[in-house]
Amino acid sequence: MCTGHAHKQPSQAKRFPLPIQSYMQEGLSPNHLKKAKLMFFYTRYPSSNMLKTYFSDVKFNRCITSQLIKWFSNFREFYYIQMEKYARQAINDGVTSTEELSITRDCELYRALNMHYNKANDFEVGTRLRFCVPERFLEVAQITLREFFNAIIAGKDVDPSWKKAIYKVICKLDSEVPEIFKSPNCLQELLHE
DNA sequence: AGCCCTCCTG
DNA sequence: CAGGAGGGCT
Repeated sequence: MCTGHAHKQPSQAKRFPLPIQSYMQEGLSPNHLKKAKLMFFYTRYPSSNMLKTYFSDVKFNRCITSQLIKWFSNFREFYYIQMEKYARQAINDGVTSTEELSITRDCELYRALNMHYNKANDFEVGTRLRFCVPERFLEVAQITLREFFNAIIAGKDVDPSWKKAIYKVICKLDSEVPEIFKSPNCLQELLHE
């Protein structure tokens, strides 16, 4: 029913000279996924409403909407898992203060995250890239990491729902997604020069 | 009821 | 990532 790539063609479309809707995608494409991942650098908890304004070339329905929402849910899962893993690793390595925990563009954690969400850049080797992970993302990531670190240090992870408190903090740290992301061609505009 | 979230699976 | 279960909120 809501399978990922059900791109149905209206079959007898040749009789009509391309209605406006022809420009709309029936489903979500691989490029939409790449775009969504880049958007994650700005927003971890986008509302379905705002997603609709940023994917104007998508014909929304209940399935498409929940699929997009689900993507971000999956993004968050990966994000939080990395954070927890890194926090525990730091503790095992003897780190005792959050002051020692910072996210830089060359640290292991950042590389893992960038590899995951910024995959769109990978095959664009020789070209100049305009997109750069926003500084604010590094700040939010650092806050998240320290949040996990402190919670674990305090032994709060014995509570089955200990992460809820962290999620509550992080969901307030979303920033504005740049206007360019509203363009259906933003991927090309962002990756090339 | 309907939407969204997390958690767990494959 | 997609599916589905279970829970919260409106």
